[in-house]
Amino acid sequence: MAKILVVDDEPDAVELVEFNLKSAGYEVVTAADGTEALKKARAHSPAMVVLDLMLPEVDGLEVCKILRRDPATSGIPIIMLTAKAAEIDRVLGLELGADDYITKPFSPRELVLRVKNLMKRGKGEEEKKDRFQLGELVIDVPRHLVTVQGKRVDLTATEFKLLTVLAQRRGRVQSREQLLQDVWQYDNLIDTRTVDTHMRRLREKLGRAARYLDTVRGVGYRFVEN
Amino acid sequence: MAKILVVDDEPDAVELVEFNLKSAGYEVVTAADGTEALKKARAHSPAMVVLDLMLPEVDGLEVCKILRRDPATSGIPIIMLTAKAAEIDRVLGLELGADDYITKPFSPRELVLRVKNLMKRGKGEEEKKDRFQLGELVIDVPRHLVTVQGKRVDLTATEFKLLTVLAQRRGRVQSREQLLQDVWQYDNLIDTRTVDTHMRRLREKLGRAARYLDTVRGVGYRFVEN
DNA sequence: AAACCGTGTCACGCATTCGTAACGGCCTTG
DNA sequence: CAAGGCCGTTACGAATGCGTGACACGGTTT
Repeated sequence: MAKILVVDDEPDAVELVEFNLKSAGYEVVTAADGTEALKKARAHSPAMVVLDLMLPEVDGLEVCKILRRDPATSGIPIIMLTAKAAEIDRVLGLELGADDYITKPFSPRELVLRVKNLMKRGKGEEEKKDRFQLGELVIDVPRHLVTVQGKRVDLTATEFKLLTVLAQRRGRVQSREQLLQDVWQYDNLIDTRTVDTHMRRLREKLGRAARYLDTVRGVGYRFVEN
Repeated sequence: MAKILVVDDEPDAVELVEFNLKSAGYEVVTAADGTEALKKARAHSPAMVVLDLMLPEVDGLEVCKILRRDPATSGIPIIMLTAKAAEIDRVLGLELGADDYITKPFSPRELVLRVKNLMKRGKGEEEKKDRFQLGELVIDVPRHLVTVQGKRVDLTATEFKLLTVLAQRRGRVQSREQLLQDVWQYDNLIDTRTVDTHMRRLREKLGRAARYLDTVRGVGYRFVEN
C-alpha cells in the first residue's frame, strides 16, 4: 500500500500518527526533524507527507517550501499539523501549497479520514478503467454490475473484486499471493487455497463467460487477453 | 485558455486564488463586490465564476441568483467560497444552483482541482439534474420536496440530502464512506453504521418507493438505474 | 420545565458470505 | 505406469454485514 512520511519532533505524536496510519493499511516512514524529513522524502518518495509545523532547526514551513520547489517532490500532497489555528492561513494560502491541515490536538480518526481523502483526490488524475467488455462479458465497476450475455450476474463483494483485479491486469498471470494482496488487502493470514474456492464460485456464476478465466498451473490465474 | 471571474472582497484572498489559477493556465478577471461582479460577468462572459459568499452590499447569494436568472449568464458554472460548512446546503441545494463549493480555509490545489473538474464536466455536458422522477417517486431538489404516488413525504434535512446524493449518482454504488463525505460534509467523524440508520429511516418514510434503494452487500448503497 | 424532534450510537439477531479442511481427479514428472 | 503435486469441488463452522429496535444527547418548541 501507499507509503506516508510522518514528520514530528515529539516521539509520542509520531507514534500516535504512525499507529493509526498503519492500522488503516498504510506504510509509514518517520522523521524527527526537517533535514531528516527532506532526506527521507527524496529517498522513499512517499505518496504523502504529514508534516508538523514546529520543528527544530529547519521548521515545517521551510520543509514544505523546499519540497514544493524540488520537481522530484513537488507533486507529493502535504498535510500540515499545527498547534495554532491562526497559522492556518499562512500554511494553506501562501507560497507554500500544503494541501490540508489539522490543528493539534486532533483525533486520529480525523487524520486518517483526511489522508484517505487526499489519496483519493490524487488518484483522480490517473486514469483507471472502470468498465470492461469482452464479448458477452461486461464489468461495470462504479455500478458494481456484471452481465453475461446481457443477463445480470450477482457477485459478492470479494468475487467482484477478484474479477476486476484480474480484468485490470488482463493477460498477465496473477499469483495467489498477489491476488490475496490486492483483493484481500494486506491480510496475509489467509490460506492461498482460499483463492481457488473463490475462483470456483466466480466461474460458476459467470457460466460460459468463465472461459475468460485461465488457470496457469503452478503459477496462478489470468484473465485472457482478448 | 478559459477566463475565470474571481469575486472576493478580501484582496489577499483574491490574490491567492488569482495566482493559483493563473499558474494553472487560466485567464483571471477579479471583482471586489457584488455589483462589480455582475458588471464584469456580463462584460467578459467568463467560463466560470469563483464567488465568495460574504460580500459587502450585494452578497454572494444574491449575485448567484441574479446570474442564474439572466439568460446571458445562467449557464456559467459557479463555485462558491464559504466559511461555514453549515451554509453549504443552502448554497448547493436551494433556489440558487451553485455547481460546487469550497469551505474556507481551502487549499489552493483543491481549488484548482475543482475548477478543472467543473471545466471538464461542462464539456462532458453532464448536467446536474434538480428534479428526478422514477415511477411514483418524485424528487424536487430546489423545492426540497419528495412525493410518492402524489403524496408528500416529509424528510429531514439529512434524509433528503442522502436521497438526492444517491439519486444524482443513479446506478452507481456509493460506499458508506463516500456518502459520509458527500452528505455529512468534511468535518464529521461519524460512524459508518450511521448511514444504515438513516437509510432505514429513509426507506421507512418512502414506503413502496423504497424499492429504488438497493443495498449492495459489502460495498454500499445504490439508487436503481431506471 | 416538559415534550418533542432530529440525530448518532449501540447491541442483538438473522442471513449471507467467507475461509478452511478434506477428498478426488488430472496433469506432470520420473 | 506410478507417484506426487496441483487444482476443482464439496461441505461446514466461523465470521461478517446488514436491518432493526432502543436509547442518549442536544436543540427547539410548547
